[in-house]
Amino acid sequence: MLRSGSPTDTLPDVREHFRSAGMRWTPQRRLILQVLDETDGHVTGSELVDRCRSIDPGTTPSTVYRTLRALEDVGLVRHAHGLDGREEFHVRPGNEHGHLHCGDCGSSWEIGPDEAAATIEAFRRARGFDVDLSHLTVVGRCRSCVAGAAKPSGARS
Amino acid sequence: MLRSGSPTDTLPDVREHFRSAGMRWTPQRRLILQVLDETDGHVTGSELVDRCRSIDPGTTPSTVYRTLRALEDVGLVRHAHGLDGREEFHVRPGNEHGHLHCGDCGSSWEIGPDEAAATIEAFRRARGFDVDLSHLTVVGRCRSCVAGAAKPSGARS
DNA sequence: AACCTTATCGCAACTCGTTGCAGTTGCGTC
DNA sequence: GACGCAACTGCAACGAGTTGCGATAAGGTT
Repeated sequence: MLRSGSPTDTLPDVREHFRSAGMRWTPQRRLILQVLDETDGHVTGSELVDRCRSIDPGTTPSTVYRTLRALEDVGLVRHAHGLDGREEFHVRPGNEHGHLHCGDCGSSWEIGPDEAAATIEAFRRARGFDVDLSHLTVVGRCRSCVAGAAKPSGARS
Repeated sequence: MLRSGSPTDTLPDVREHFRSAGMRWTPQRRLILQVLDETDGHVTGSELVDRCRSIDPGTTPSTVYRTLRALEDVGLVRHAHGLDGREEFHVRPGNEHGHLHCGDCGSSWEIGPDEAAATIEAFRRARGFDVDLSHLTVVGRCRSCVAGAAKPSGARS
């Protein structure tokens, strides 16, 4: 979600955001922004391409991917990596969080700032390293899979 | 490195390992194992394909990737994800470690068990979640990039 | 040594993304 | 309102990785 109000409220703002960054406001970008705005949670590049195509069949993958890059540079979008390492995009003004994936059952959870505190702090102290929480993906086995000993089923990490 | 002694020492062991898992010992796998054995650190799938091809030009990508899967199932190989999310394979009996990547300058470091302790412990306690250290990739900004304020150059995360 | 089961191989086709390049067009300026 | 620069688009070709399928060949049996 880009909005804090309604799409028609915020889009002009975004446009300004773009212009002041020396970027241009094009129909294609407008469409992509609109689709992102209607999206909850995360989207993969290809999902975004599909959704855009369902509105404008002329949508090109290269344009979508390049736009995502641009949006990320401007700070309107961020990406993390799913279980398979594929990029998953989410729109900024959502609360910053990381992801916890169970490599066995495939479930996933959000990691809030609170929960990540220990991790962030550890790296900051030891190395002066500033961990990017929204980019953090932790993989392992969840409680129930650990309990269930054998691997329940075939989710790939 | 698969070896603890020389390749010719350990390969027969691996073969047994395979057979007892109902897997077959083929020339292609033998080649892949050999190349892995001669490799230090990490390899990407495509790098492995290239190296195998330089020995046997007939090497097929699908075979290599499928073999990597098989090796991972058996536990002889593990993978983590690089800055771009691409899989990077490393051979097991190396010390288990995660990876720390600076999204700005692109440098990366290993995260030892000691350094990861706080993180692992936090998730274990809070969720009974068993973090897979060798699969852990932490991204952010390193000390010098944080100090240097502006983004030095264009490494992509 | 011939035989049989089935794991593995190689191919071809496909998905997800990226990139170089030439043509287009947003948009600030005159 | 026309002009011009450079950002952006779309195409086409490519790189990485996956998958379905028929053909091949390990390796245990007889």
